[in-house]
Amino acid sequence: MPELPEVETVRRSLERRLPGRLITGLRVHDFAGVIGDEPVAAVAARLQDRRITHLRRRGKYLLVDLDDGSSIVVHLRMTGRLVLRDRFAAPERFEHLAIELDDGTDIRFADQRKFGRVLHVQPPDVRALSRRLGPEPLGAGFTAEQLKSRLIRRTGKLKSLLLDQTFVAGLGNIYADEALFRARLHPLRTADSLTADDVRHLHRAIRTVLREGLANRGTTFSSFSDAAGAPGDNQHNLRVYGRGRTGEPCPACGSALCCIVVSHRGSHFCPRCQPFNV
DNA sequence: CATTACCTGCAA
DNA sequence: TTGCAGGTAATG
Repeated sequence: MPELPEVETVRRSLERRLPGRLITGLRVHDFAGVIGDEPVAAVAARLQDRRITHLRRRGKYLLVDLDDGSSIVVHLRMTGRLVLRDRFAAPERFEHLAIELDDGTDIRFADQRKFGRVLHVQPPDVRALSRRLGPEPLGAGFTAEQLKSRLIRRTGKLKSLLLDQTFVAGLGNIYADEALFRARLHPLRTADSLTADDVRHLHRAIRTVLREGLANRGTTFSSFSDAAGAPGDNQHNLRVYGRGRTGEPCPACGSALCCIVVSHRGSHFCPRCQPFNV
């Protein structure tokens, strides 16, 4: 499930090859909805002969900036993949879209579950998207103080808050569980129950799990890969995610890990290291 | 604030 | 054959 470290890993693998390339064509396969509600021809006409200038990321969104100020916004959602392939290479499994470039390569978008989107948008849309999202957790502005001031206005469960992209942008189910474990906080603890130390620990934990995920080039369980098709290694670095259902031992204390449902998401944690009662 | 629809491969 | 996996928008 692509979260911040996975999207950033894709961005970095695209950044070496895409800036300066010219878009020469667009192919949409079985699932036209990948580009939204517009007719394919309209999007293709707008993209024709546009030059790629920059690659950015905001939360879990990947932004491909073009020379007319517009951007291609990509969200991988659950099973989306973005890879660079030779024009004549066979389609990816579940491929829906190919953006053809002037050097003979394609940007291929594939998505088993058709949740992901590749939209061509204008600058006001990008600004609106960015405003809607919470702070970048790896950005310089994301301090323990800022986290504290944002938490103080909330009452919800920590797990739900961490998944809320308007609260902080980029965490998904895997890194949220990992951050709560590192901070030794129970997923059902409420925002207003945290001490100053809890907030500092949570702040540090969020940044640590994201940095480690990035250093390991993302977490691959089934579909995630970078733009070259290479899987990540961070699945070997996870402490609790995916281990609660089978009651595997906590890597810190040896207790059986738990899995409960919070916000319709499986939440894996250690009942001893992350007690509900403080 | 919480819950559901959207999807489909795969494990049970 | 059933139900689970989960990011986001829409709905209550």
